[in-house]
Amino acid sequence: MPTLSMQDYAKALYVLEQRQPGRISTSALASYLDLSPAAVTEMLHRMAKVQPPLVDYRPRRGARLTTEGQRLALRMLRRHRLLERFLHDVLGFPLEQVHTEAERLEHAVSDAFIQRLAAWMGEPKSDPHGHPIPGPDLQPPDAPGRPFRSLAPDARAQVVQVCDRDPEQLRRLAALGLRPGQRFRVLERDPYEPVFRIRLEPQGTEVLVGPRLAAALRVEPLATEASSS
Amino acid sequence: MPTLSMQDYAKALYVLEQRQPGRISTSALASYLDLSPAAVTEMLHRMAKVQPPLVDYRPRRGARLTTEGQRLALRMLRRHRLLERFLHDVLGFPLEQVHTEAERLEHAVSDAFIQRLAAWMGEPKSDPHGHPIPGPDLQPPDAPGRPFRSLAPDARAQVVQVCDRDPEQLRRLAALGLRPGQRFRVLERDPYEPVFRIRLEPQGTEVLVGPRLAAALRVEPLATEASSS
DNA sequence: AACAAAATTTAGGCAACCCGAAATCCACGC
DNA sequence: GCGTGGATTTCGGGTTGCCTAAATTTTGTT
Ligand SMILES: [Mn+2]
Ligand SMILES: [Mn+2]
Ligand SMILES: [Mn+2]
Ligand SMILES: [Mn+2]
Repeated sequence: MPTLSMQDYAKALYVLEQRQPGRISTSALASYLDLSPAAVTEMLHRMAKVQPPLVDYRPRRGARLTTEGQRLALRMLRRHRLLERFLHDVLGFPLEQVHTEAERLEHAVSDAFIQRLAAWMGEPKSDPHGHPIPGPDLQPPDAPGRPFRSLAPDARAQVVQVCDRDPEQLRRLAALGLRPGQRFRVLERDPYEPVFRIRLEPQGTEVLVGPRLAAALRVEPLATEASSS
Repeated sequence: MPTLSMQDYAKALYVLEQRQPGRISTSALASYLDLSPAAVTEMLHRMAKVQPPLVDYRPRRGARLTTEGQRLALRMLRRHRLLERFLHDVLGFPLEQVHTEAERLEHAVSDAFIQRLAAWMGEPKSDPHGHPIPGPDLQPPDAPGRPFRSLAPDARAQVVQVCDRDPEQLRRLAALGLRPGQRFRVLERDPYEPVFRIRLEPQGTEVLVGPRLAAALRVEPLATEASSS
Protein backbone atom coordinates (compact mmCIF):
# COMPACT_ATOMS: atom_id res chain seq x y z
CA MET A 1 0.00 0.00 0.00
CA PRO A 2 1.33 3.46 -0.92
CA THR A 3 2.26 5.80 1.90
CA LEU A 4 -0.16 8.24 3.49
CA SER A 5 1.37 11.14 1.58
CA MET A 6 1.18 9.35 -1.75
CA GLN A 7 -2.50 8.72 -1.09
CA ASP A 8 -3.13 12.43 -0.63
CA TYR A 9 -1.02 13.37 -3.65
CA ALA A 10 -2.96 10.89 -5.79
CA LYS A 11 -6.29 12.36 -4.69
CA ALA A 12 -5.05 15.88 -5.36
CA LEU A 13 -3.81 14.98 -8.82
CA TYR A 14 -7.14 13.35 -9.62
CA VAL A 15 -9.14 16.39 -8.57
CA LEU A 16 -6.86 18.78 -10.45
CA GLU A 17 -6.96 16.62 -13.58
CA GLN A 18 -10.77 16.67 -13.39
CA ARG A 19 -10.74 20.45 -13.22
CA GLN A 20 -8.33 20.89 -16.08
CA PRO A 21 -7.52 17.79 -18.11
CA GLY A 22 -3.85 17.38 -18.98
CA ARG A 23 -0.58 17.34 -17.10
CA ILE A 24 -0.53 18.97 -13.66
CA SER A 25 2.30 21.37 -12.90
CA THR A 26 4.45 21.14 -9.82
CA SER A 27 3.31 24.53 -8.63
CA ALA A 28 -0.39 23.76 -9.11
CA LEU A 29 -0.02 20.64 -6.99
CA ALA A 30 2.11 22.45 -4.43
CA SER A 31 -0.42 25.21 -3.98
CA TYR A 32 -3.35 22.76 -3.81
CA LEU A 33 -1.60 20.68 -1.14
CA ASP A 34 -0.10 23.71 0.59
CA LEU A 35 3.44 22.36 0.33
CA SER A 36 6.67 23.75 -1.09
CA PRO A 37 7.34 23.07 -4.78
CA ALA A 38 10.55 21.35 -3.71
CA ALA A 39 8.62 18.80 -1.66
CA VAL A 40 6.29 18.11 -4.57
CA THR A 41 9.10 17.56 -7.06
CA GLU A 42 10.63 15.03 -4.73
CA MET A 43 7.40 13.17 -4.15
CA LEU A 44 6.57 13.03 -7.86
CA HIS A 45 9.93 11.36 -8.37
CA ARG A 46 9.07 8.79 -5.71
CA MET A 47 5.58 8.17 -7.11
CA ALA A 48 7.02 7.65 -10.57
CA LYS A 49 9.60 5.20 -9.25
CA VAL A 50 7.45 2.85 -7.14
CA GLN A 51 6.18 -0.39 -8.68
CA PRO A 52 3.71 -0.07 -10.23
CA PRO A 53 4.26 3.65 -10.92
CA LEU A 54 1.51 5.95 -9.70
CA VAL A 55 2.32 8.91 -11.93
CA ASP A 56 3.83 9.60 -15.28
CA TYR A 57 6.21 12.38 -14.37
CA ARG A 58 8.28 14.29 -16.89
CA PRO A 59 10.59 16.83 -15.26
CA ARG A 60 9.57 20.39 -16.01
CA ARG A 61 6.40 19.29 -17.79
CA GLY A 62 4.33 18.16 -14.87
CA ALA A 63 2.70 14.85 -13.98
CA ARG A 64 -0.35 12.73 -14.75
CA LEU A 65 -1.77 9.81 -12.85
CA THR A 66 -1.16 6.38 -14.31
CA THR A 67 -4.07 3.93 -14.39
CA GLU A 68 -2.77 2.58 -11.10
CA GLY A 69 -2.54 6.08 -9.66
CA GLN A 70 -6.08 6.82 -10.72
CA ARG A 71 -7.31 3.65 -9.06
CA LEU A 72 -5.58 4.73 -5.87
CA ALA A 73 -7.13 8.19 -6.09
CA LEU A 74 -10.60 6.74 -6.59
CA ARG A 75 -10.09 4.29 -3.76
CA MET A 76 -9.19 7.20 -1.47
CA LEU A 77 -12.09 9.33 -2.69
CA ARG A 78 -14.45 6.45 -2.01
CA ARG A 79 -13.09 6.13 1.50
CA HIS A 80 -13.13 9.85 2.12
CA ARG A 81 -16.68 10.44 0.96
CA LEU A 82 -18.13 7.35 2.60
CA LEU A 83 -16.52 8.42 5.86
CA GLU A 84 -17.94 11.93 5.48
CA ARG A 85 -21.40 10.46 4.98
CA PHE A 86 -20.97 8.43 8.16
CA LEU A 87 -19.60 11.32 10.18
CA HIS A 88 -22.43 13.61 9.13
CA ASP A 89 -25.43 11.28 9.02
CA VAL A 90 -24.62 8.94 11.89
CA LEU A 91 -22.42 10.86 14.30
CA GLY A 92 -23.96 14.24 13.52
CA PHE A 93 -20.79 16.16 12.70
CA PRO A 94 -21.57 19.54 11.15
CA LEU A 95 -20.93 19.86 7.40
CA GLU A 96 -17.83 22.01 7.81
CA GLN A 97 -16.05 19.54 10.09
CA VAL A 98 -16.42 16.28 8.23
CA HIS A 99 -13.74 16.98 5.65
CA THR A 100 -10.87 17.45 8.11
CA GLU A 101 -11.89 14.39 10.07
CA ALA A 102 -12.21 12.21 6.96
CA GLU A 103 -8.88 13.49 5.67
CA ARG A 104 -7.17 11.65 8.52
CA LEU A 105 -9.45 8.63 8.78
CA GLU A 106 -9.25 7.74 5.10
CA HIS A 107 -5.67 6.55 5.59
CA ALA A 108 -6.38 4.46 8.67
CA VAL A 109 -9.32 2.34 7.55
CA SER A 110 -8.97 -0.97 5.74
CA ASP A 111 -10.75 -2.10 2.61
CA ALA A 112 -12.74 -4.51 4.78
CA PHE A 113 -13.84 -1.58 6.93
CA ILE A 114 -15.00 0.40 3.92
CA GLN A 115 -16.79 -2.58 2.45
CA ARG A 116 -18.68 -3.19 5.69
CA LEU A 117 -19.40 0.49 6.28
CA ALA A 118 -20.77 0.97 2.76
CA ALA A 119 -23.01 -2.07 3.14
CA TRP A 120 -24.21 -0.97 6.57
CA MET A 121 -25.06 2.52 5.28
CA GLY A 122 -26.89 1.14 2.25
CA GLU A 123 -24.28 2.01 -0.40
CA PRO A 124 -24.78 5.79 -0.44
CA LYS A 125 -24.10 7.41 -3.77
CA SER A 126 -22.93 10.83 -2.65
CA ASP A 127 -21.28 12.51 0.32
CA PRO A 128 -22.85 15.28 2.41
CA HIS A 129 -21.35 17.96 0.17
CA GLY A 130 -22.94 16.34 -2.85
CA HIS A 131 -19.79 14.75 -4.25
CA PRO A 132 -20.44 11.40 -5.91
CA ILE A 133 -18.98 8.37 -4.12
CA PRO A 134 -17.07 6.05 -6.47
CA GLY A 135 -18.46 2.52 -6.37
CA PRO A 136 -16.45 -0.53 -5.29
CA ASP A 137 -15.51 -1.02 -8.95
CA LEU A 138 -13.69 2.33 -8.81
CA GLN A 139 -15.16 3.64 -12.04
CA PRO A 140 -14.67 7.43 -12.29
CA PRO A 141 -18.03 8.99 -11.38
CA ASP A 142 -19.01 12.18 -13.15
CA ALA A 143 -19.66 15.43 -11.37
CA PRO A 144 -23.40 16.11 -11.10
CA GLY A 145 -24.99 19.39 -12.17
CA ARG A 146 -23.11 22.29 -13.66
CA PRO A 147 -21.29 25.41 -12.47
CA PHE A 148 -23.41 28.03 -10.75
CA ARG A 149 -22.21 30.77 -13.07
CA SER A 150 -23.85 29.00 -16.02
CA LEU A 151 -27.30 29.97 -14.69
CA ALA A 152 -29.40 32.45 -16.63
CA PRO A 153 -31.65 35.05 -14.98
CA ASP A 154 -35.06 33.72 -13.98
CA ALA A 155 -33.82 30.11 -13.98
CA ARG A 156 -34.88 27.77 -11.20
CA ALA A 157 -32.27 25.39 -9.86
CA GLN A 158 -31.16 23.24 -6.98
CA VAL A 159 -27.81 23.15 -5.23
CA VAL A 160 -26.24 19.75 -5.85
CA GLN A 161 -22.67 20.23 -4.65
CA VAL A 162 -20.75 22.52 -2.33
CA CYS A 163 -16.97 22.71 -2.16
CA ASP A 164 -15.67 21.01 0.98
CA ARG A 165 -12.10 22.27 1.31
CA ASP A 166 -12.65 25.60 3.06
CA PRO A 167 -14.42 25.25 6.43
CA GLU A 168 -15.01 28.98 6.75
CA GLN A 169 -16.65 29.20 3.35
CA LEU A 170 -18.69 26.14 4.20
CA ARG A 171 -19.93 27.82 7.35
CA ARG A 172 -20.94 30.84 5.29
CA LEU A 173 -22.77 28.67 2.80
CA ALA A 174 -24.52 26.83 5.60
CA ALA A 175 -25.46 30.09 7.30
CA LEU A 176 -26.99 31.36 4.04
CA GLY A 177 -28.90 28.11 3.65
CA LEU A 178 -27.00 27.02 0.58
CA ARG A 179 -26.63 23.30 1.17
CA PRO A 180 -27.16 20.38 -1.22
CA GLY A 181 -30.84 20.02 -2.09
CA GLN A 182 -31.67 23.68 -1.57
CA ARG A 183 -33.89 25.05 -4.38
CA PHE A 184 -33.81 28.64 -5.54
CA ARG A 185 -34.64 31.01 -8.38
CA VAL A 186 -32.21 33.41 -10.02
CA LEU A 187 -33.76 36.87 -9.67
CA GLU A 188 -31.04 38.90 -11.24
CA ARG A 189 -27.67 38.52 -12.80
CA ASP A 190 -25.55 41.60 -12.98
CA PRO A 191 -24.61 42.07 -16.63
CA TYR A 192 -21.23 43.59 -15.77
CA GLU A 193 -20.04 42.12 -12.48
CA PRO A 194 -20.23 38.37 -11.72
CA VAL A 195 -22.89 38.85 -9.06
CA PHE A 196 -26.20 37.02 -8.73
CA ARG A 197 -29.25 37.71 -6.64
CA ILE A 198 -31.30 34.61 -5.89
CA ARG A 199 -34.39 33.74 -3.85
CA LEU A 200 -34.39 30.51 -1.85
CA GLU A 201 -37.45 28.33 -2.29
CA PRO A 202 -39.52 27.73 -0.37
CA GLN A 203 -38.07 30.02 2.34
CA GLY A 204 -38.22 33.17 0.22
CA THR A 205 -34.92 34.52 1.58
CA GLU A 206 -32.91 36.58 -0.87
CA VAL A 207 -29.18 35.90 -1.12
CA LEU A 208 -26.39 37.63 -3.01
CA VAL A 209 -23.97 35.22 -4.67
CA GLY A 210 -20.64 36.69 -5.72
CA PRO A 211 -17.86 35.02 -7.66
CA ARG A 212 -16.32 33.33 -4.61
CA LEU A 213 -19.49 31.58 -3.58
CA ALA A 214 -20.50 30.88 -7.16
CA ALA A 215 -17.25 29.00 -7.74
CA ALA A 216 -17.99 26.81 -4.71
CA LEU A 217 -21.39 25.67 -5.97
CA ARG A 218 -22.68 23.30 -8.58
CA VAL A 219 -26.37 23.34 -9.46
CA GLU A 220 -29.03 21.34 -11.26
CA PRO A 221 -31.51 23.40 -13.30
CA LEU A 222 -35.16 22.67 -12.57
CA ALA A 223 -38.28 23.03 -14.70
CA THR A 224 -39.50 26.64 -14.33
CA GLU A 225 -42.54 25.66 -12.28
CA ALA A 226 -45.34 28.21 -11.90
CA SER A 227 -43.18 30.95 -13.36
CA SER A 228 -46.21 33.25 -13.51
CA SER A 229 -48.42 33.10 -10.43
CA MET B 1 -0.54 15.76 20.44
CA PRO B 2 2.17 13.12 20.87
CA THR B 3 3.22 11.15 17.81
CA LEU B 4 1.58 7.91 16.75
CA SER B 5 4.49 5.88 18.10
CA MET B 6 4.44 7.65 21.44
CA GLN B 7 0.74 6.83 21.71
CA ASP B 8 1.46 3.14 21.26
CA TYR B 9 4.40 3.19 23.65
CA ALA B 10 2.25 4.86 26.29
CA LYS B 11 -0.45 2.21 25.95
CA ALA B 12 2.14 -0.56 26.14
CA LEU B 13 3.74 0.92 29.26
CA TYR B 14 0.35 1.21 30.90
CA VAL B 15 -0.58 -2.41 30.21
CA LEU B 16 2.82 -3.67 31.39
CA GLU B 17 2.66 -1.56 34.55
CA GLN B 18 -0.76 -3.04 35.29
CA ARG B 19 0.62 -6.54 34.94
CA GLN B 20 3.64 -5.91 37.10
CA PRO B 21 3.70 -2.64 39.01
CA GLY B 22 7.05 -0.86 39.01
CA ARG B 23 9.51 0.33 36.42
CA ILE B 24 9.33 -1.32 32.99
CA SER B 25 12.59 -2.54 31.47
CA THR B 26 13.69 -1.65 27.97
CA SER B 27 13.63 -5.30 26.94
CA ALA B 28 10.14 -5.94 28.33
CA LEU B 29 8.81 -3.02 26.33
CA ALA B 30 10.79 -4.01 23.24
CA SER B 31 9.44 -7.53 23.27
CA TYR B 32 5.86 -6.36 23.93
CA LEU B 33 6.02 -3.92 21.01
CA ASP B 34 8.08 -6.26 18.84
CA LEU B 35 10.82 -3.68 18.31
CA SER B 36 14.57 -3.70 18.87
CA PRO B 37 15.76 -2.65 22.34
CA ALA B 38 17.77 0.10 20.66
CA ALA B 39 14.62 1.64 19.18
CA VAL B 40 12.95 1.56 22.59
CA THR B 41 15.86 3.23 24.35
CA GLU B 42 15.75 6.01 21.82
CA MET B 43 12.01 6.52 22.13
CA LEU B 44 12.11 6.52 25.93
CA HIS B 45 14.60 9.36 25.71
CA ARG B 46 12.24 11.28 23.45
CA MET B 47 9.22 10.63 25.67
CA ALA B 48 11.14 11.81 28.70
CA LYS B 49 12.22 14.96 26.92
CA VAL B 50 8.92 16.26 25.50
CA GLN B 51 6.94 18.85 27.43
CA PRO B 52 5.22 17.71 29.50
CA PRO B 53 7.26 14.51 29.88
CA LEU B 54 5.36 11.28 29.25
CA VAL B 55 7.73 8.96 31.09
CA ASP B 56 10.13 9.05 33.96
CA TYR B 57 13.12 7.32 32.39
CA ARG B 58 16.29 6.44 34.22
CA PRO B 59 18.90 4.91 31.95
CA ARG B 60 19.50 1.24 32.69
CA ARG B 61 16.71 1.09 35.26
CA GLY B 62 13.67 1.27 33.05
CA ALA B 63 10.79 3.70 32.72
CA ARG B 64 7.42 4.56 34.29
CA LEU B 65 4.62 6.65 32.91
CA THR B 66 4.22 10.11 34.35
CA THR B 67 0.73 11.30 35.22
CA GLU B 68 0.60 12.89 31.79
CA GLY B 69 1.78 9.65 30.17
CA GLN B 70 -0.87 7.70 32.01
CA ARG B 71 -3.55 10.11 30.84
CA LEU B 72 -2.36 9.61 27.28
CA ALA B 73 -2.41 5.82 27.70
CA LEU B 74 -5.94 5.89 29.09
CA ARG B 75 -7.07 8.20 26.31
CA MET B 76 -5.73 5.75 23.75
CA LEU B 77 -7.24 2.75 25.53
CA ARG B 78 -10.60 4.50 25.55
CA ARG B 79 -10.33 5.15 21.84
CA HIS B 80 -9.12 1.64 21.07
CA ARG B 81 -11.80 -0.16 23.03
CA LEU B 82 -14.64 2.08 21.91
CA LEU B 83 -13.59 1.52 18.32
CA GLU B 84 -13.44 -2.24 18.86
CA ARG B 85 -16.97 -2.15 20.24
CA PHE B 86 -18.12 -0.27 17.15
CA LEU B 87 -16.27 -2.53 14.73
CA HIS B 88 -17.70 -5.66 16.32
CA ASP B 89 -21.23 -4.63 17.24
CA VAL B 90 -22.07 -2.30 14.38
CA LEU B 91 -19.94 -3.36 11.44
CA GLY B 92 -19.87 -7.04 12.40
CA PHE B 93 -16.11 -7.57 12.35
CA PRO B 94 -15.18 -10.93 13.89
CA LEU B 95 -13.60 -10.80 17.34
CA GLU B 96 -10.12 -11.65 16.11
CA GLN B 97 -10.00 -8.82 13.59
CA VAL B 98 -11.11 -5.84 15.64
CA HIS B 99 -7.83 -5.35 17.47
CA THR B 100 -5.67 -4.84 14.38
CA GLU B 101 -8.19 -2.47 12.86
CA ALA B 102 -8.56 -0.43 16.06
CA GLU B 103 -4.78 -0.32 16.46
CA ARG B 104 -4.63 1.90 13.37
CA LEU B 105 -7.86 3.84 13.80
CA GLU B 106 -7.15 4.91 17.37
CA HIS B 107 -4.51 7.32 16.07
CA ALA B 108 -6.66 8.86 13.36
CA VAL B 109 -9.81 9.78 15.25
CA SER B 110 -10.31 13.07 17.08
CA ASP B 111 -11.58 13.58 20.59
CA ALA B 112 -14.79 14.95 19.09
CA PHE B 113 -15.20 11.72 17.13
CA ILE B 114 -14.78 9.60 20.23
CA GLN B 115 -17.14 11.76 22.21
CA ARG B 116 -19.82 11.45 19.55
CA LEU B 117 -19.24 7.75 18.98
CA ALA B 118 -19.46 6.96 22.68
CA ALA B 119 -22.70 8.90 23.01
CA TRP B 120 -24.17 7.27 19.91
CA MET B 121 -23.31 3.79 21.19
CA GLY B 122 -24.73 4.53 24.64
CA GLU B 123 -21.44 4.85 26.55
CA PRO B 124 -20.47 1.17 26.52
CA LYS B 125 -18.45 0.07 29.54
CA SER B 126 -16.39 -2.71 27.99
CA ASP B 127 -14.97 -3.79 24.66
CA PRO B 128 -15.87 -7.03 22.87
CA HIS B 129 -12.97 -8.85 24.55
CA GLY B 130 -14.29 -7.82 27.94
CA HIS B 131 -11.74 -5.09 28.62
CA PRO B 132 -13.16 -2.14 30.55
CA ILE B 133 -13.42 1.12 28.60
CA PRO B 134 -12.02 4.10 30.53
CA GLY B 135 -14.61 6.85 30.94
CA PRO B 136 -14.22 10.38 29.53
CA ASP B 137 -12.69 11.36 32.88
CA LEU B 138 -9.83 8.92 32.17
CA GLN B 139 -9.90 7.32 35.59
CA PRO B 140 -7.98 4.01 35.53
CA PRO B 141 -10.62 1.25 35.39
CA ASP B 142 -9.87 -1.97 37.19
CA ALA B 143 -9.64 -5.32 35.45
CA PRO B 144 -12.81 -7.34 36.03
CA GLY B 145 -12.73 -10.92 37.30
CA ARG B 146 -9.61 -12.84 38.18
CA PRO B 147 -7.09 -15.11 36.46
CA PHE B 148 -8.42 -18.39 35.16
CA ARG B 149 -5.77 -20.37 37.01
CA SER B 150 -7.19 -19.23 40.34
CA LEU B 151 -10.24 -21.47 39.83
CA ALA B 152 -10.72 -24.45 42.13
CA PRO B 153 -12.16 -27.77 40.94
CA ASP B 154 -15.95 -27.87 40.85
CA ALA B 155 -16.20 -24.06 40.71
CA ARG B 156 -18.68 -22.45 38.35
CA ALA B 157 -17.57 -19.33 36.54
CA GLN B 158 -18.07 -17.07 33.57
CA VAL B 159 -15.52 -15.81 31.08
CA VAL B 160 -15.24 -12.04 31.46
CA GLN B 161 -12.15 -11.22 29.43
CA VAL B 162 -10.12 -12.73 26.62
CA CYS B 163 -6.70 -11.49 25.54
CA ASP B 164 -6.93 -9.60 22.27
CA ARG B 165 -3.35 -9.44 21.05
CA ASP B 166 -2.99 -12.80 19.32
CA PRO B 167 -5.52 -13.30 16.50
CA GLU B 168 -4.71 -17.01 16.16
CA GLN B 169 -5.29 -17.64 19.84
CA LEU B 170 -8.46 -15.61 19.63
CA ARG B 171 -9.69 -17.79 16.79
CA ARG B 172 -8.99 -20.89 18.90
CA LEU B 173 -10.85 -19.42 21.85
CA ALA B 174 -13.79 -18.52 19.63
CA ALA B 175 -13.78 -21.99 18.06
CA LEU B 176 -13.91 -23.57 21.53
CA GLY B 177 -16.76 -21.26 22.49
CA LEU B 178 -14.73 -19.38 25.09
CA ARG B 179 -15.94 -15.82 24.60
CA PRO B 180 -16.92 -13.20 27.18
CA GLY B 181 -20.14 -14.20 28.91
CA GLN B 182 -19.65 -17.93 28.44
CA ARG B 183 -20.45 -19.89 31.61
CA PHE B 184 -18.77 -23.14 32.58
CA ARG B 185 -17.93 -25.49 35.43
CA VAL B 186 -14.46 -26.74 36.34
CA LEU B 187 -14.65 -30.53 36.21
CA GLU B 188 -11.05 -31.30 36.99
CA ARG B 189 -7.81 -29.59 37.72
CA ASP B 190 -4.71 -31.65 37.24
CA PRO B 191 -2.83 -31.56 40.53
CA TYR B 192 0.57 -31.74 38.84
CA GLU B 193 0.29 -30.08 35.43
CA PRO B 194 -1.46 -26.70 34.89
CA VAL B 195 -4.30 -28.30 32.94
CA PHE B 196 -8.04 -27.87 33.50
CA ARG B 197 -11.01 -29.76 32.17
CA ILE B 198 -14.19 -27.70 32.06
CA ARG B 199 -17.76 -28.14 30.86
CA LEU B 200 -19.46 -25.27 29.07
CA GLU B 201 -22.92 -24.37 30.29
CA PRO B 202 -25.45 -24.69 28.96
CA GLN B 203 -23.94 -26.40 25.87
CA GLY B 204 -22.39 -29.27 27.81
CA THR B 205 -19.24 -29.36 25.68
CA GLU B 206 -16.08 -30.37 27.48
CA VAL B 207 -12.93 -28.34 26.86
CA LEU B 208 -9.31 -28.79 27.97
CA VAL B 209 -7.67 -25.57 29.09
CA GLY B 210 -3.87 -25.65 29.26
CA PRO B 211 -1.56 -22.95 30.55
CA ARG B 212 -1.55 -20.96 27.30
CA LEU B 213 -5.30 -20.57 27.12
CA ALA B 214 -5.60 -20.13 30.88
CA ALA B 215 -3.27 -17.15 30.75
CA ALA B 216 -5.46 -15.57 28.08
CA LEU B 217 -8.64 -15.71 30.16
CA ARG B 218 -10.06 -13.86 33.13
CA VAL B 219 -13.13 -15.23 34.84
CA GLU B 220 -15.84 -14.30 37.33
CA PRO B 221 -16.80 -17.04 39.78
CA LEU B 222 -20.53 -17.77 39.98
CA ALA B 223 -22.66 -19.17 42.77
CA THR B 224 -22.45 -22.97 42.56
CA GLU B 225 -26.03 -23.34 41.39
CA ALA B 226 -27.69 -26.73 41.74
CA SER B 227 -24.36 -28.32 42.57
CA SER B 228 -26.17 -31.52 43.69
CA SER B 229 -29.07 -32.47 41.48
C1' DA C 1 37.02 -10.09 43.96
C1' DA C 2 36.93 -11.18 39.18
C1' DC C 3 34.58 -12.82 35.04
C1' DA C 4 31.36 -13.76 31.82
C1' DA C 5 26.67 -13.46 30.37
C1' DA C 6 22.85 -10.57 29.86
C1' DA C 7 20.80 -6.18 29.41
C1' DT C 8 21.21 -1.71 27.74
C1' DT C 9 22.94 2.17 25.36
C1' DT C 10 25.58 4.35 21.68
C1' DA C 11 27.03 4.78 16.95
C1' DG C 12 26.20 4.69 12.23
C1' DG C 13 22.70 3.95 8.64
C1' DC C 14 18.48 4.21 6.14
C1' DA C 15 13.74 5.59 4.55
C1' DA C 16 9.97 9.06 4.34
C1' DC C 17 8.80 13.85 4.23
C1' DC C 18 9.35 18.36 4.46
C1' DC C 19 11.71 23.20 4.04
C1' DG C 20 14.60 27.31 2.40
C1' DA C 21 18.11 28.76 -0.64
C1' DA C 22 20.74 28.18 -4.69
C1' DA C 23 21.11 26.60 -9.28
C1' DT C 24 18.99 25.63 -13.63
C1' DC C 25 15.86 25.77 -17.38
C1' DC C 26 12.74 27.60 -20.72
C1' DA C 27 9.57 30.49 -22.83
C1' DC C 28 8.24 35.09 -23.93
C1' DG C 29 9.17 39.67 -25.29
C1' DC C 30 12.07 42.56 -27.67
C1' DG D 1 18.56 35.60 -31.79
C1' DC D 2 19.05 37.06 -26.79
C1' DG D 3 18.14 38.11 -22.37
C1' DT D 4 15.73 37.32 -18.31
C1' DG D 5 11.79 36.39 -15.00
C1' DG D 6 9.27 32.79 -13.30
C1' DA D 7 8.86 27.96 -12.74
C1' DT D 8 11.24 24.00 -11.42
C1' DT D 9 14.75 21.19 -9.66
C1' DT D 10 18.77 20.38 -6.85
C1' DC D 11 21.23 20.83 -2.58
C1' DG D 12 21.87 20.91 2.21
C1' DG D 13 19.39 20.41 6.48
C1' DG D 14 16.03 18.82 9.93
C1' DT D 15 12.68 15.45 12.12
C1' DT D 16 10.77 10.91 13.33
C1' DG D 17 11.47 6.23 13.88
C1' DC D 18 13.43 2.07 13.00
C1' DC D 19 17.63 -1.41 12.53
C1' DT D 20 22.32 -3.80 13.22
C1' DA D 21 26.59 -3.91 15.27
C1' DA D 22 29.68 -2.28 18.61
C1' DA D 23 30.42 -0.43 23.09
C1' DT D 24 29.29 -0.32 27.90
C1' DT D 25 27.18 -1.37 32.25
C1' DT D 26 25.10 -4.50 35.44
C1' DT D 27 24.47 -8.81 37.49
C1' DG D 28 24.99 -13.32 38.81
C1' DT D 29 28.24 -16.41 39.48
C1' DT D 30 32.37 -19.00 41.02
MN1 LIG E 1 -5.84 12.55 3.73
MN1 LIG F 1 -16.91 15.94 0.64
MN1 LIG G 1 -1.94 1.81 17.65
MN1 LIG H 1 -9.83 -5.33 23.12
